[in-house]
Amino acid sequence: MELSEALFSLLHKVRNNIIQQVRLLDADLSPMHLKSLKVISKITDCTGQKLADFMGRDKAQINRLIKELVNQELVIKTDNKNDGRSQILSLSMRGSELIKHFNKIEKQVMNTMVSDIAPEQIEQFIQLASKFKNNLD
Amino acid sequence: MELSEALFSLLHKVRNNIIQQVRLLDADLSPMHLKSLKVISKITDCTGQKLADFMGRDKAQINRLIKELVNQELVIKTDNKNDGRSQILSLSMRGSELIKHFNKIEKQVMNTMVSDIAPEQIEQFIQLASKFKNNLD
DNA sequence: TCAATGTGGTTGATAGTGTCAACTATATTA
DNA sequence: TAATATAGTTGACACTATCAACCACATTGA
Repeated sequence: MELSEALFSLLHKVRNNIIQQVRLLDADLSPMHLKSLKVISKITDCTGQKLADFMGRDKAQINRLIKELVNQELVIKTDNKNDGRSQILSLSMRGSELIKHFNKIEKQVMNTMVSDIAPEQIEQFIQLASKFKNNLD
Repeated sequence: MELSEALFSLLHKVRNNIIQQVRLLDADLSPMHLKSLKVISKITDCTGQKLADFMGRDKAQINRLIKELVNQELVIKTDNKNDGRSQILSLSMRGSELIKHFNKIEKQVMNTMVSDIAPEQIEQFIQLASKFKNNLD
């Protein structure tokens, strides 16, 4: 099998698995919304721009995701006292709960995926993926 | 780094790299169009349904891709003498030329990605990815 | 200090991707 | 031959992604 095919087909399957599982959450949120929540929960003093940079995506797209999340009261915006142009994003209680569920789901899918693989091999896989990525900068 | 993150971020980068390179072809075709062409070129007696199955995607979506490709005279439909419901898809001369270019581009990006990695490691990566995928069935 | 330039965020427009449901026509099989 | 299954087509819709224009505030340097 070719490398590109191995990568693309794996990702397609991982994505679909996670989407299936997430659907059971019944949270009316797209994968990107959940990804955003996750990143917001990880980055300290997260702003829209930081989020867009971190996810490597357009700020317009990110901005709309954020708006939705704020609408659904999963994310709270507070004024950034260091920069009048931006606001700090943080998770509401509900957002926190939700992302905990999502993390669990993601972890489960990953665990299923690697269920019979030795930890050293997994680690090696991650290292390689990381090298691959760096080579494409 | 987490496995899921390693995977997602790598794919995102690979995708963008290929898209960038493809843009230079100036072929007014999306990544999915090119993927379809590629698969059509590989499957013998390819039909719409086969294509949809192989790509793991909805037949409605595939159908529209095919229509576009036929419009652009990259793909030719011929009646399937074994089944009056379906048509056989094949590449036109132009389609063949185009997919050659695309394959070259994809290979180049992959080569850049693995430029300093030992072949055995690459092979191992492919094997692992394949195992991962099977675990998710 | 203030003019030029840069950055964060917002919005509109548009293209590409993915899914569901309904429908037609042909095949299969009970 | 009637019931059922499959290939393809179409409409509708939601999600993902990008570009360009724009406003407000920040930063910089003359």
